[in-house]
Amino acid sequence: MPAKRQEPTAHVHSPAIEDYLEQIHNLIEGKGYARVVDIAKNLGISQASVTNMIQKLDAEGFVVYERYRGVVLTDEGRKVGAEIARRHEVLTRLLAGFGLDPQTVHEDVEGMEHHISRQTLDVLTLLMEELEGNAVLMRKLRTKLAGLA
Amino acid sequence: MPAKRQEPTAHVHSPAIEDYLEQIHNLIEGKGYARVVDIAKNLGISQASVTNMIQKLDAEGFVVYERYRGVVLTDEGRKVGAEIARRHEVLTRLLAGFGLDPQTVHEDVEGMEHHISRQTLDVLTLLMEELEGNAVLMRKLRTKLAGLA
DNA sequence: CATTAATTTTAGCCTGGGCTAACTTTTCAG
DNA sequence: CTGAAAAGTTAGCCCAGGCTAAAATTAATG
Repeated sequence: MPAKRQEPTAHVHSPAIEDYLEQIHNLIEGKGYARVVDIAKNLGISQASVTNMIQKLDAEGFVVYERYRGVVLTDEGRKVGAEIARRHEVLTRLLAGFGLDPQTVHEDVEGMEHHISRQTLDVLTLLMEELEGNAVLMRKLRTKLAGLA
Repeated sequence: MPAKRQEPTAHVHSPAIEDYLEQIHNLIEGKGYARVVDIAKNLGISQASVTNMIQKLDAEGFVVYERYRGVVLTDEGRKVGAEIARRHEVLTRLLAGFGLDPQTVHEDVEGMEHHISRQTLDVLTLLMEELEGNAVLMRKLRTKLAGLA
């Protein structure tokens, strides 16, 4: 076995699962509970689809589900949801710092946040922090960016 | 109609389609032609799946396909393929510059390359160029990165 | 508290994009 | 030029994750 390149818990989830957990996490964070309606609204899909997925999330131990009652995150589910939310925030701050159109930032972040390893997240966090604390560099880059009209 | 936020040709394709076109593009670039076997090998999927998708790509005008003969890119197909290859290169150079494990870089890039708008690509290109030309900054960041062990 | 509205769930369906097995066509070595 | 190997194709299947319509449950209002 010549080196398997795999961390202890490499846990990779489908983008869909991550989207649900992120959203549930955000809802609970924000209003204390997560209803099917709201999850559906935020993800832009039907309520029926949400119910389906929630049942799968329960079966896979990310969530505790009880018919007609709300949904609660398990420790594992909370971990994943928070993780994605974190990636979301880093990406958003990094891109928004350049003054990109918010809609575009949002779309790109939505797409990219599912594909970022710990290592890459560290790099992007570093870049974000550097830029947020280095106005000179930021100005220089934004000027160049404006030149690419 | 209060502003639809949409470029003339916003053309968004499925990740699968983009993967195929990128791969076909690379193969043609590299060896002058793209065979089903090679596409399958590079994407890590079966030849049958490739044949299927190639027929769809033909139907959608990305490729010209003739049974048992190879496959050729249309102008549109070439445009998309080259575009993805470009995003691939920028992301790879940006991340590799930080000395990340090549396998990780590859995986992250594979995932992210389908979700990057023109604007975001410009930003990342800018960052890549800045870092490649600013050894002092690069060293500083890599040092910090190493500190996150 | 009864009825209407809102929410949730179930049932059944559909599409994208994989797969294997079996068959056909092309290529190539002898 | 022939027959085996390689490449390509077809047929039929599967699964994730959407959807709608209709049924069930819970909430809210007159």
